[in-house]
Amino acid sequence: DDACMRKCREGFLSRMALNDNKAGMEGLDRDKINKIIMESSKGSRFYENELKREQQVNQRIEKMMLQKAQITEQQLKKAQAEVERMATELERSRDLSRVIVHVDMDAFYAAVEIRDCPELKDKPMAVGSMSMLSTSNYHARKYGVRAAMPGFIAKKLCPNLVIVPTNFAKYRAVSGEVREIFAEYDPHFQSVSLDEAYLDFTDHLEQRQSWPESLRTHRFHASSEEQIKLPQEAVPEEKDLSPVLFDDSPSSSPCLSGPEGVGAAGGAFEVFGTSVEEAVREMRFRIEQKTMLTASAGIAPNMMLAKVCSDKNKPNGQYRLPSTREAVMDFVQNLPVRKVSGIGKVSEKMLNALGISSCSHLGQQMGLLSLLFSETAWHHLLQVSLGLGSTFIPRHEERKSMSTERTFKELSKVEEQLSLCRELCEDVAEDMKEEGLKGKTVTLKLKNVSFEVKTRALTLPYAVATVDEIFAVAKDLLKTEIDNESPQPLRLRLMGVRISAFVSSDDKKPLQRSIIGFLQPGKTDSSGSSQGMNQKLDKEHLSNHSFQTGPLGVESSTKANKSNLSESLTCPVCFRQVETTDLNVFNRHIDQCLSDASIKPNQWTVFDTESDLDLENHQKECEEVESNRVPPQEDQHSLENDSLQTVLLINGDNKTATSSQPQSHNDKGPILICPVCQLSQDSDDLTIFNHHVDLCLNREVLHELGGQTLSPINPPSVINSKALGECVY
DNA sequence: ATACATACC
DNA sequence: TACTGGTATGTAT
Repeated sequence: DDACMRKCREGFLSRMALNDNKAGMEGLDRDKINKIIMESSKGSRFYENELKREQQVNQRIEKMMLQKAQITEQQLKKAQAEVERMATELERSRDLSRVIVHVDMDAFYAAVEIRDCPELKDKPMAVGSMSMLSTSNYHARKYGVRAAMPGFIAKKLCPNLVIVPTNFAKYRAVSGEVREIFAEYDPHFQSVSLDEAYLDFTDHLEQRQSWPESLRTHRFHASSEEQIKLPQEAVPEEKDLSPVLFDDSPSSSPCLSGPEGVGAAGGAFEVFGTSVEEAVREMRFRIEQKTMLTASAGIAPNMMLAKVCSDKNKPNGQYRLPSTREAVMDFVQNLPVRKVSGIGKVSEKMLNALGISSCSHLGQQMGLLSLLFSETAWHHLLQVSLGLGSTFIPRHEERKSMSTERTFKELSKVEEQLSLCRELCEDVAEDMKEEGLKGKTVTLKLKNVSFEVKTRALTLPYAVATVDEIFAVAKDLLKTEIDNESPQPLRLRLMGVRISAFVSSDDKKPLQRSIIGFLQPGKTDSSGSSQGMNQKLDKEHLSNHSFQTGPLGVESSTKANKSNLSESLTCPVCFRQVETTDLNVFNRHIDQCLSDASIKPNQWTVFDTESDLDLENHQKECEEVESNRVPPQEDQHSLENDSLQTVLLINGDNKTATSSQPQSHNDKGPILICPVCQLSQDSDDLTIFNHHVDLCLNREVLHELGGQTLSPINPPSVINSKALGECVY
């Protein structure tokens, strides 16, 4: 209610007002800060546009209130009943068995910069530019300086603020180190951004119960192996490794002087317990030892709650929400709706207008909400009100779009606009090439000097990827806009080009045959609808399980880092060197190999196949992807032939059963060969086979960890992270 | 399919 | 002087 009053006072300026929904921003002099923000903004084009958008939101709210006024008791009752039915249903499927952890690095970019420049330690600082800040340290937050605030306003709030330019390459590198640790607790962890991830600790905890202390003991000083390399190579001595980032940070108390706290090697160590909290504390400890940066974590039975929990004891803290219905419901009652991921400024305002500020209100008003909000929206709200969220962490899906945009000083000349447009297209085309993508939809984004944003899109009947193809479309879209406005010029402050509707991922899917499809030639094709149950065994599964973020990621990513000089990775499917350091490129290559292998295992043993388009595509795409890989020493065909054959092979029926032509198969049925250990398996039960493959993969990890190798084939090196390059707010 | 809005970091 | 950039998704037409 306090929040409500405040919001009311700020009235229609809520867009401009300080957003203190962040850790380290409690108990500030909001009025004073807001006054400064307003003074800095008022009258600007930006401000005027924000006012306009504020009005739009207000109108939306008015409309909603009108709708609300027309709702009858009857309708409400009915809606209420409907909601309750659904709630009961959801309640029945509540799953409290998983242990989900959300980890979030504290003031990540800022912390990295402070680490590498200790003079900044006690100063208010932020990372970004005079135009925009990415993040700020906690000193700066006391002044109201926060992410997504322009630097020049931040400077007014805090004249001593030091602004450090962003250095993404560095953050990416640090992020990679942190992710190596994540992978040891959950190889399938999902990164949200460079500084944030969701982990499922359930399996780790089960293992951990039987772990000896030695596996739960961690040294205070990073071993020389893991020693992080500072840019200035200044490796700090003995203690005080971590700079004091936060005056109020509850330090993770070392057992430096404990009886058994000092090992023979001279480094202090700490033994962690087997509980969740100990495991998470251990993970955070290791992150800090390795990177000299602190992280916070939330532990809860689902992703939605874990995310909220990680914020609770930030910085350098953790919070566990017990896995009981009661604890969850209690927790949710007092939770402000704005804390929930997915409920932003606008949704908050609309809910506030209905008298809803906490999740308890949400629960009370669900009947009403179901009548005022879209189905997806109220379903989400209902789940939130019940403290429900995803209990399984989905794999990061393939990208759906790729774009680039740039802000600049007013650009009004048609010539310049066109050449800028071309530049953007060049950038996008380059990125598209790197990932071997082609897309059918090109979108042009324009923002004029009044901050009004326009997007114009065109979908082609075919996919494009080159500069010329993209520019041909973007240019037309731009010209149309120019013509529409003439004789006035377009006065632009931003232009962007996006490409979407990719075919390399979208179009391939329907063509994809599940592994079952070729392991049991005839079956899939003849029945035509054996999909559902088989999905789990297809390429997705294989790549997800073993190569993408699989168990191999732990050690191999370290390896890849160390052998960084060579700048090449080995594809686990075709075993060729992929000359790239871009993990997206590499993953793409693997996906390509996997899908080709699973679609057409036979083609590689049959050279004279007529319409072998997929093989051609495969080679073409591989070449595009590996644009600068080492020249193959062998003939490509035979190389590919051999390697793929060893990975995926059906015994007995090499020529038949292509995807489009179901053919006879052996009476005995196929013999399955494990792609890891290369041994044929007796059982033709795919569940058993799959299990065997999993075991093999795990075995491989263990061997790797022990510095050994098993089969004649060297275990593939795979780095397990995608999606680099986000910002931190 | 297109345009715009919201949300996340 | 100066208010981002990249991606996904929801909503409306």
